[in-house]
Formats: sequence, C-alpha cells, structure tokens
Amino acid sequence: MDLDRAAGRLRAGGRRVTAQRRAVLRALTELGCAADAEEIHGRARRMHPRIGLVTVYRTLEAFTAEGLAQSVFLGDGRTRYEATEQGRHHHHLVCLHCGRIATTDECTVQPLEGTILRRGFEVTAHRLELFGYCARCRTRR
Amino acid sequence: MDLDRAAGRLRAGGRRVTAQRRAVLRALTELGCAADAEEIHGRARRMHPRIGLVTVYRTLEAFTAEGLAQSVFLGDGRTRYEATEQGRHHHHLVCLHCGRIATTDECTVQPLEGTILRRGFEVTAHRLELFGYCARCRTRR
DNA sequence: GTCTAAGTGAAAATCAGTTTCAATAAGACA
DNA sequence: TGTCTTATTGAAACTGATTTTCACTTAGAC
Ligand SMILES: [Mn+2]
Ligand SMILES: [Mn+2]
Ligand SMILES: [Zn+2]
Ligand SMILES: [Zn+2]
Repeated sequence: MDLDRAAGRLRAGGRRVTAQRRAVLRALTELGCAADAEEIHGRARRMHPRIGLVTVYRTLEAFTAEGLAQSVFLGDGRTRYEATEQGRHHHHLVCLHCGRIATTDECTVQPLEGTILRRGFEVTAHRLELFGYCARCRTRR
Repeated sequence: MDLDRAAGRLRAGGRRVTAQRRAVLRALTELGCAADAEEIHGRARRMHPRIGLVTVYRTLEAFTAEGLAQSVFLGDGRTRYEATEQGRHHHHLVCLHCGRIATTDECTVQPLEGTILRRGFEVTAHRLELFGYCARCRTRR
C-alpha cells in the first residue's frame, strides 16, 4: 500500500495524515508479516524518533478500521499486524520449533464458505493459520 | 472426553488427578464451544466451590499440554478453551452482529496441507475461524 | 500409614492494551 | 498566508487477562 493511496483512505475516513502515521505505515511495509506493536514501534522510531507506543496502538486501530492493516493472531498473547494487500490475502505457516513464519497465497477456504452460505451463514472473512515444522527444522533436528 | 480416559492421560503425563481437575473437565464438556476462563471457573465452582480462578488457568494449561483441551482465539482479547474430540476437529462461525458461535465439521484445509508439505513445511495443526452474519442476523437487520 | 513432589489458593506481580488530559498540529477556510 | 476547529499526540495512570510467588495441602507411590 503506497503512501498516496493510504493517505487518501485515511482522509476519506475523516482522519488526518500525520508524520507518525506515515512512519507506522512504512514500518508496517518494511517489517512484512505479522509484526507486533513493539516491533512496529521500534521500526517507526527510526523515521520518527519521538513517536510513542500509544500512538502506534492508536494508529494500528485506525489503519485496521480503514482497511490499511489487519490483525493476525498466532496464539502468543499479543496481536500482530501487517499491511493489507488489495484484493488478495495469504495465510501463515508458523514453525513450532524455530518460530519462523512462512506464508501461502493458496487458500482452500472459499468452497467451504459456499457450503456454509447454503446453511444460512454468510461468511465475510476468515482467519487461517497453520502450525508445524519448517524444512530447516524438519531435517536438522 | 470421559473422566477415565482423561485421568489416564493426565497420569501418563506424570500429572495428578484432583477434584479441581475433574470439575474443570466437566465444566469444559458442559459448556461446549469456546468458553473463556471466567465461564469455566463459574461452572467448575458448581462442583467444587473452593476452586480458584488461578487453578482453572493452570488446569487449562495442563489439559492443553496433555491434549485434553485446546485453545480457540476469536480476537476478543481472551483465550477460549474447549474439550478436544478424539480424531475429529471443527471450526467456528462467529456472527459479527450477535456474537453467537456456530460450527462446521467440514474442513477444506487438508489438501492445502499436502501442497505445503511438498514445499518442505510439515503441517501438524491448523486454526480456522470464519466470521460473518448468521441466518438470524442476516434476515432481520 | 508415610513420604515427597505435584497441586492449590490468595495476594502480588506482570504484560498487553486502553483511557485521561493537557499540549500540538492537520487542514478547512478566510 | 494567517486563523480556527478539532483530530492527534505523549506521558502517566489505569484496566483486565494471565502469571508468579509462597506457604499450605494432598495424590498416589512405596
Ligand atoms: Mn502475513
Ligand atoms: Mn468449538
Ligand atoms: Zn523452523
Ligand atoms: Zn448472529
């Protein structure tokens, strides 16, 4: 998500574009997958040293509301975030041994959503995370 | 999961079978899907009035480690738990309007696990939650 | 029955995330 | 460009979920 597009979305939502928000947006894209608030704060500080962690939390909330970011839960007690990709989505493969995160663009959930709709429930979103052992950890262990 | 089976699994893991753990196990099966620690505590108290919330947390941790229970994350800031069904699993449909939870036994994730394995990552578990609007909330709103 | 380590409860601590409030600064408008 | 309104910010205090500490209890092995 480039800055202009993001700025437009924020303004469309009645929100202001601040140096802090630009810093968080850049941190988010630089960090890639599933970064937590502390990590995002640390990275955002490089561009805007005075930014507070509170502002990072508030910004992530605003970004999520405007569809610029989305939350990811990996079960480690903190909420993680990543920039949303327009019209696409991916899922995470979490290695239970080393903690590294890989991703898949493949998603086999849509057909299931159809079946569920036939039962009356309209699915608008889903979360899928896969856990196991990455190639590295599977061989040398 | 019946008591004998559960007791066996606990003992196999070097753990003891206590009145508190029996109460939590029963609470878990009575409550069904995705109950949080407070709810489980409230229910367990009916059978064992002196049980503390701390013990409930510790028991849920033990049960999870022994495969008797599993955690569920619905994104509301608390960890939820449910008894594991042997050899089966299901997924949750969370209504974004009324909060009610429905379930599906259908799971389209396994073929994806195969594809992923071909890339070297061995999937041992997955979490899938679906969000949207239930029949009730979809019609009358 | 005795013994020992696992388990328990209450209180205190931790940790992620939220709220409060006074100061700051987008950006609409003159 | 300057003025004004109101969203945003940072620091400190707070909240709510979960964990840790520690003295006491008890399951279950012998
Ligand atoms: Mn990702
Ligand atoms: Mn369930
Ligand atoms: Zn790994
Ligand atoms: Zn509903």
